Amino acid sequence: MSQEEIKNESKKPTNFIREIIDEDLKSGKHKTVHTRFPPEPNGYLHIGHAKSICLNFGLAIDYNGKCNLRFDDTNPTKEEQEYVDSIKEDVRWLGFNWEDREYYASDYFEQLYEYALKLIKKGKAYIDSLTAEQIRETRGTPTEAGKESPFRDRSVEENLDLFERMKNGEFKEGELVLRAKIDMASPNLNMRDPVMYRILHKAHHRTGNKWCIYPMYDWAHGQSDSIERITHSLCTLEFENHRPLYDWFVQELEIYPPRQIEFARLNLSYTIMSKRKLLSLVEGKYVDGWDDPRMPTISGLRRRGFTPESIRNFSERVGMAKRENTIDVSLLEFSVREDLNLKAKRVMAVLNPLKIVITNYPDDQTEDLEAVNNPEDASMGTRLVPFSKELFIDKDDFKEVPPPKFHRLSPGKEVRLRYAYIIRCDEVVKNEKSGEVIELHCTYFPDTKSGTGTSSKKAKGTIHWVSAKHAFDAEVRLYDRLFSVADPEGEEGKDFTEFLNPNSLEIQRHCKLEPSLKTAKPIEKFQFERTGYFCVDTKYSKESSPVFNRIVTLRDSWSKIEQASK
RNA sequence: UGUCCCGUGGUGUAACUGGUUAACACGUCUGACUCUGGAUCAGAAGAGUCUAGGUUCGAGUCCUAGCGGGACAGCCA
Repeated sequence: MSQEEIKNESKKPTNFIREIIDEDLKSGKHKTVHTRFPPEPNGYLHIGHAKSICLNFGLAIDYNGKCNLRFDDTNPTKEEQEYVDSIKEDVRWLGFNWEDREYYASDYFEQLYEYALKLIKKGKAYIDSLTAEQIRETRGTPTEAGKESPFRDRSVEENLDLFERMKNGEFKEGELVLRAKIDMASPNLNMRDPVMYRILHKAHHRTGNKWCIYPMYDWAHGQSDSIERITHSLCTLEFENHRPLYDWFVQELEIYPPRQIEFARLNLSYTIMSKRKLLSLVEGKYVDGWDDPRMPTISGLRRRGFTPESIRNFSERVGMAKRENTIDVSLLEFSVREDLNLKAKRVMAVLNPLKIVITNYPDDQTEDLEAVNNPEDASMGTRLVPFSKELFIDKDDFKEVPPPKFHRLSPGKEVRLRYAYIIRCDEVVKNEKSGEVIELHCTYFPDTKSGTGTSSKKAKGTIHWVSAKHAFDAEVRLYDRLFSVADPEGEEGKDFTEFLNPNSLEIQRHCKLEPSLKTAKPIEKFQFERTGYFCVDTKYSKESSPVFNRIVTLRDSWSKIEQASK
């Protein structure tokens, strides 16, 4: 999909960020919009990042501006190339194009060093010999001022000398640090002489061993924005208190001033968004890796079967504001259903097979019945589905003792087989010992064949089926919410893993699928009629042996009726 | 108990920048239609905008005070 198509795919509601941009454009402060998506390559991206990606790239597209992809790689102890690669894949998959603007904060290490020299010369930065612990102790608390470091008034010459030797590797980690000289009594903790550089004798994934001093986030981010001439630097709420520092650096350096604007991060019910906790799910083997289909990671959603369009629409729908929020997962689910309803080919698949025999159907006969591929889109055509004497239907579609309003099969009752005939259940065959229903004997009404109009017979319900001898067995994985409570992090004193949903994955190994599915390829998506949307798994599928992931169920008003009657 | 930010139906976001009976989406509930209990269509319920004062002809929007929630004391981002 092109960027132009993304621009037109949905009406974008206004929000406070767009209003700021509109004003800036109107007042002439800016002629174009230039944003950036600045992930740290220390983990996989999740749906919360998708909100930010859609915001930044979406704004650039809508305003005919540009959006850079910038890796905030200032901490070599946590960052790896593997993450850079996965992030690029995810952004690209979401449909966005950064063209040749792939940048790294590490590209600016030299420039940042020059900037630091400038501040030292202005007397606005100094080398501190305090230990990390001493710095913490003298920082004060939110309610009490901090104390100035005894090294705060080193001469410019000494600072310059120390800083150069620091860069040259003459000191051990933690021995020295470069600090901005601002105000140890500031009510904003970020302004109490924040650290700009620390010593880290670590190889960096891009600059190797060239540097052993690395800039802190606050010292790198705004300057990187400025270098790239970012007009609007969008970040989440927790950086609000950093904005004065962001502005201070830009002002002292007398460089191009981008404007930082903060918005509320995305929270989703029934899941967690913290990178650290997501990592612990992976490491604790609670899930099958970062791309487990239950994970809120972009790679997980992709493997589950979500489409980029659905995630973009979702991101648009959650809105943009500054107040904390928790989006209901049902909105995400709605977004995929909406998209897949239009695109997914309909097929028949029986998850819990129950055999039925059509006693009055010829033994060796097979009929190829025409089935519609998508009632929403005639251009998707039709296909032929084989019908024969022995079929499978879903166990849920038969009840020996039907509850009220049950429109499916039960003894003596009639039901339509989708695209085929109306049948009546005559006999229930049970396992003598267990009493379990193992087979149904039915008769069919030959003149009720779909599409012929030769009978006025009506059936209350329509159920799906597959022909026993034509169907093939496949594994289907049914996913449910990862957590059984809406807010797994909300319980004081309890670990979020206590709320993991024990039924978040149900593997059904002997599902019966219609033959056309045999050749389904990874990532292909289908609607199993009356059941839900499914996607061929990329990890467990084999040639001619696809494994399916349930993306989401269909809306199911029967289950509501059923629940209500309990 | 310092600074900053935020309080609008169950959830989320809007409200022409001070102007009618607070809108939209998801969710919920009816009903219609249907060879998917899907989709679609029609409709309903649900907030008087955290509280109390004030300014004003008029306040969700402005002011004051309170209450509630969040962020900040990494040489993480």
